[in-house]
Amino acid sequence: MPDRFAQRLLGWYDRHGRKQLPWHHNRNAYRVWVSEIMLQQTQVTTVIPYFEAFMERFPGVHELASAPVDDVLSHWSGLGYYARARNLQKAAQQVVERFDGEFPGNQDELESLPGIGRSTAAAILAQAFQQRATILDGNVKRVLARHHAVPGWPGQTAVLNRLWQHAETHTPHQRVRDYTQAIMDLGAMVCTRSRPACEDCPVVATCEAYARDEVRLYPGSKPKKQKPEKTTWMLILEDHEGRVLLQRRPPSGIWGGLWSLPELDPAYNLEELADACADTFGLTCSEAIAQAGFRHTFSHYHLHIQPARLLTAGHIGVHEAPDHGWFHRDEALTLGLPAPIRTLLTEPAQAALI
DNA sequence: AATACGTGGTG
DNA sequence: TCACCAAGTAT
Repeated sequence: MPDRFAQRLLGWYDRHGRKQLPWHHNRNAYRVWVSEIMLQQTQVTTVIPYFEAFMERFPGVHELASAPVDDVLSHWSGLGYYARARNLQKAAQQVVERFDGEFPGNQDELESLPGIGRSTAAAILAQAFQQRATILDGNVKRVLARHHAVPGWPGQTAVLNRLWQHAETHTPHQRVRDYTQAIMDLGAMVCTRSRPACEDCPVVATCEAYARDEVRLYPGSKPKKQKPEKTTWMLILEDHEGRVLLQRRPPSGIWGGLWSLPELDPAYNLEELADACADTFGLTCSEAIAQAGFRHTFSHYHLHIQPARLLTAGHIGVHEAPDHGWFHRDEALTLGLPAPIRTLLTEPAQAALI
């Protein structure tokens, strides 16, 4: 018995599917790959302007492989999950070195590239190579968890495995590229997280959750945990020319590889900051002035960012360290900066009482 | 297996 | 205001 699921879905896709997204034009493995990486945990409307600018600057894998890493990160600035950008360039370099500049057309070799996992490799195979391959992204997880009434949170391995099983069963041998786009579109446009439009669904007739009137129960929700609260001083160190000291962050961890304002331990009080700067950076600083702080929420914790402004002579330590630099504001904004730091450098300073 | 990794939209 | 979550991967 043939799987009608795919056929019904394809019929719906022909009428209602999205076919005009930027990465649908001039489709090749490179453009598909970049779009898939950008779209990881990131919404389509957010990605579109980034994708356009990225393609303008890095039209092909060779341009990306040979670019300065700062250039790549600056084009990622504001997108988040910056390991994606670092891995993107590493993968580009590997494609040039290991595969002579051509993306491999098989699952294992694609997955051997940094940043490409099971689902992304399958998406590239289906979209760029028109090979039968099975994806499982957030949209597909939601559609299948409902369609087969799979209980539990998809973050659990057992639940994930069941969803992969269903996904592979439905994947057709014909029109895989369209099918892959179709099931994502269904999740994005019809089988949405809240208020799904079941009356418009092409596969509602076989939807187990709908039959039980339990669509809202799927997929199971993530167990909620308390997010820890952290605090940090963010230093706005400015020399007499109005240049600001920035520091490159370590390659791993939060905002890895990006430029940021220097941080200091929150245990220092405001009066101690100038001396602490002298000890830490070898800078002579005048009195620290606190600016209005704010709370930034990450996936796993809240960070109270407390900015302080200090005037300095503009030297640092015995010599210029490679991971430090003085930048004019305009210059700084062309670097790869985390979104909250960009805000701090852009918005007019506000004094604050501590 | 569970957690870290960003940001902006949504209710 | 705030938890939840979106075209997941790496460790």
